[in-house]
Amino acid sequence: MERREAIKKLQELVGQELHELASEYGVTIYRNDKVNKGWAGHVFERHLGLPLNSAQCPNFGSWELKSIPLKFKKSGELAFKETMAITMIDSVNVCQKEFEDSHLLAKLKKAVIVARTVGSHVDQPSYIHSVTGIELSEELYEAVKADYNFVRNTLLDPKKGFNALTGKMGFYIQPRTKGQGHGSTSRAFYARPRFLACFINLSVSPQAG
DNA sequence: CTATGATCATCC
DNA sequence: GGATGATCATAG
Repeated sequence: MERREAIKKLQELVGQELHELASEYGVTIYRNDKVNKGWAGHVFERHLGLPLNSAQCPNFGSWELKSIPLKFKKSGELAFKETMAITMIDSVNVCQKEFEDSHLLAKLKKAVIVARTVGSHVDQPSYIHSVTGIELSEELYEAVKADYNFVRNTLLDPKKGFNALTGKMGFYIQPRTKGQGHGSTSRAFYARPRFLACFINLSVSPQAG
């Protein structure tokens, strides 16, 4: 399936309620009393008829699927609720590869982002807001590259290294813990709301109309 | 257990 | 409200 084809398919979902889609595709939202935090993404993958897997390489060949939650501020405006996980940070890999060969850039260039509105709780209905692809402008490219190199330099620094990475780093892209249980041993690249705002127009809301 | 999916809980 | 670290489901 081509990226453009996938975007088209996903855009058919705009305005639909995610919980309904989840039950339709048999995606787990609740397991006992716990929430499956990746359910939203699974729903979209199911919609495209894709299998769930955890490979770091793009599942769909030429592109990557991502989803991001949006929330309504008191003013009624829409805002990003969370940062978006991009890809795992492999210390060795990052140290060896320049930005242009990195997983980070590869993922960003192939990403297809599904924005969806959420309430104050998981039980609140969630509607698909929009579907969009990432297009890095020169400015953005340089900015992201700077963040990547910042992480890279930290890893290369004998006095710092992998454990020195924290979510405080990075302007557009931040390194952050991501793993099971306390004391996560792994880190991943996350896109800050600031970065996402460059691609997603929050002033356009299907609901507010 | 680790990697990927993305959100929850908590601190400021 | 925004940012940072922790957490849960699924697949191998």
